[in-house]
Formats: sequence, C-alpha cells, structure tokens
Amino acid sequence: MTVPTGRRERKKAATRQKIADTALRLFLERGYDAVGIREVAAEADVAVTTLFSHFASKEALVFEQDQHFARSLVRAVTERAPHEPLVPALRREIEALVRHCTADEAAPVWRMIDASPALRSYEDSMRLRHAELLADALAADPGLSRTTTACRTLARFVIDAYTVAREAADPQAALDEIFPMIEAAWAVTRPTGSPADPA
Amino acid sequence: MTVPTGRRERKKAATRQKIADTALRLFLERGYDAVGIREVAAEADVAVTTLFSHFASKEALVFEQDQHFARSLVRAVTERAPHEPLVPALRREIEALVRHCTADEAAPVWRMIDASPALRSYEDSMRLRHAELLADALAADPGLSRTTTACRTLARFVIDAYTVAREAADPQAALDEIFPMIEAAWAVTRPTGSPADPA
DNA sequence: ACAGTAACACTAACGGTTAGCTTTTTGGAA
DNA sequence: TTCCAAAAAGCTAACCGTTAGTGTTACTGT
Repeated sequence: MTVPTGRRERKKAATRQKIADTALRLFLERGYDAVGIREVAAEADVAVTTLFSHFASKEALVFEQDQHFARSLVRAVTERAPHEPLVPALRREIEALVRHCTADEAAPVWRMIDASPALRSYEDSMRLRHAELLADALAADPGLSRTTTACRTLARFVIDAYTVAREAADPQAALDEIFPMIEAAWAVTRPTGSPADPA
Repeated sequence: MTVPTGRRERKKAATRQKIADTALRLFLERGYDAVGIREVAAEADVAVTTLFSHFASKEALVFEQDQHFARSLVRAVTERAPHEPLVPALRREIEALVRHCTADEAAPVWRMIDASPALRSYEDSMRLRHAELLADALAADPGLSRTTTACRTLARFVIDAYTVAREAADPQAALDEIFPMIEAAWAVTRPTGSPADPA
C-alpha cells in the first residue's frame, strides 16, 4: 500500500489525457455547447462516471492545464531572488502568461471560451481562486510583512492585470499601462510594524 | 398597442416579487441546495416555466436586487459634482454598499451565499459584469479622458475593494487600506493627450 | 498465488433548464 | 359592448450535467 510503482499511474494519466484531448477536439470541431458529456465519453471510449472521476465538471475539461497558472504566479513570489522587488517579479510572470495565451496557436481555444458564457463564468471563478492562492503566498512571505488585506488586494490587482491585458488590443501595451498602477498601489502599503505604524 | 397602462405591469411585478420572496424564505429556512426549483414554484403557486420567465436561473433568485449595485456605482461617476475628484466619489459609494451588506439584518443571506459554491461563483461573474458597466461609465466621462485599459483596470480595482472589504474582519479598516492603493494607482494614469504623451 | 485497492463500468436517477403548445388574462379598437 | 392580438401563465415532456449505488476488472505489494 505504498506509492504505486508506475503502470497504474501511467494508465490513469493516459485515460485522463485521452478524455481531455477528445473533448477539446470535439469542442473545437462542433462548438462547446453542441457537444454533450455522453458524447465525449463515448468518443473517448470511457464511461460517463469515469470522465467525472477525472474532471470535476464539463468546463474543467477545457481548463485542464490551468493549475499551471496559479503555480507559476506563486513560484514567482516564493522563488524570486533574495531582496528582488516583488512587483517586477510578478510582472515578468504575468507577461509570460499573457504571451502564452495570446499566441496564435491558442486563438481557437480562446475564441471558443469567449463564445460560451458557461466557460467565461468558470474562468472568472477559477482566476479568483488563483488570486487567493497568490494572496496566501504573499502573506506567507517573511520579507513582505503586509496585512492580509494588502496581500489579497495586490493578488487581485495582479489577476486583473492578466485579464485586462489578455482582452486588450495590444496586451503588451496594456501591461505597460497597468503595472505602473500596481506598482504605485503597492508602494503606498507599509510593512506591519513600520515607523508610521505606532502599534 | 401603445405602452401598457399599468395593471398588467403591476401584476407581472407582483408575480415576480412573490416568486423572489418565496424563494428567499425557503432558501433561508432549509438551505439553498436543499430547495428545488419545482418546490419554489409550487410554494409560490406558479409554473416552473413562469418562474424561469422572470428569473434567468436559480441563482438569480437570490441576487434579485443586484442591478442596484452596478447602477449605484455608475451614478457615483456620472452624477458627481463637476470637478469633484473621481476616486473619493467611488469610495463613498463603495463604503455605503459595504455597510449595507454587512448590516446585521443581511447576515443570514450572506451566510447562505458563502455556503454555496454555486452562489459564490455566480456572484463572482456578476461583479465582473458590474465592473464592465463601471468601466463603460468611466470611459464615457468627458472629464477623465483615460484609455480603455485604465478605465477597465480602475473599475476592477474598485470591485476588488468591495469584495475584499466585505470579507475582511473589519470592513471599514480594510477600505482605509485599499482606497489609498487605488488612489495611488489612479494618480499614475494620465489623460490621453497629456503633456507626457507626445502623440 | 493472493488480498487489497484503485480504476473503471453500468444503470438509474436527480435537479436545473428549455421547447412546444394550450389556456387565461388584459388592453384597446370596432 | 364585443371582440381581437398580444402578453402572461400553464402543462408536459424532455435534455443535459452530475451523482449515488453497485459491481467488475486490473494492478500492486506481500
């Protein structure tokens, strides 16, 4: 009953991947709303219950990879060089993420997402979960010492930057505009127990 | 065939209100997830299809009134005194909205919302729609002349302030912390065609 | 070889939502 | 006053995402 040695995990991962690939293919071919779960399961040659044991919802099939998003941002905070300023580190990561999802190759997927209210709504909530994870990472950073409120606010601002930039005509220009705003917002926060705080 | 004179509209509004009141009562009595749509309809003495002709979804029954939210924020922008600075006007409105929803009377409703992932998710998307409306109002204000990106970013920041403050232990203190950040962020934006912009 | 368990399958249902169609109510015109 | 068109409400029957319950197969460590 220790960790399984391999084949089982590989088969599971293969099944998961086959489901995700099949789903994305069908969704892109015929539209997200026009393809039912039963159809995806049949085409991937698995039972509906199996599909739902790998993915929590139909929308999750589309955002299969997006734990990567939150992890990248958290890592940008936790693994930045000592004394490296926070906001530029976050900016670099957001720029990379925006470039990644505005690449030509990804365009059909994002067109599909934009066309489906269910997917848009799912992404909204997902991003907010990501913001919470980022806020936790900020709150845990011993070099920052900001209040919970400041951390949660900055985390949301950063997620906002991603979303607004992604939808802008020129994402890079948008980030050039948004990050000075974030920088200024962060600059007016003070470490807890700083001179201005008599506590 | 001109505009209906009244009775029809009144009856329709009465039906809508009865459905909303019944739904909220049942949800609070027995929990949002434990009460089905068919049950709400039966208790309100209407057909299920009638219920859905008044409300787009089960969640919408709970947030029945929240067009008020977006309208208040938009009005705070459009109807502020000439040359009155923007951010303080928005702050006053957000403070009022936060006080309103953290009032003791509203507590059971918010506890119910917090307990249901479906409702939380619905609210997330709703607030983002509100942010878009606010962004449109900002973009339309002739006294501001900021880029679309700056308007959308500020709108999201303001919505973030509402959400973070509402969930904070001390909402008023949270706003005291967040709005200086927003103020600073807005201060670094420049009207289009300002001195620094050679265009 | 064997026991335990993880993965998968099947059936049947539940709950939100919608389509299609009929009936009632209402406002205004003949 | 009577009658018509349209709005509102109703009923039935389904669709679709999702889950519970219950087996069955396949793999792992002993």
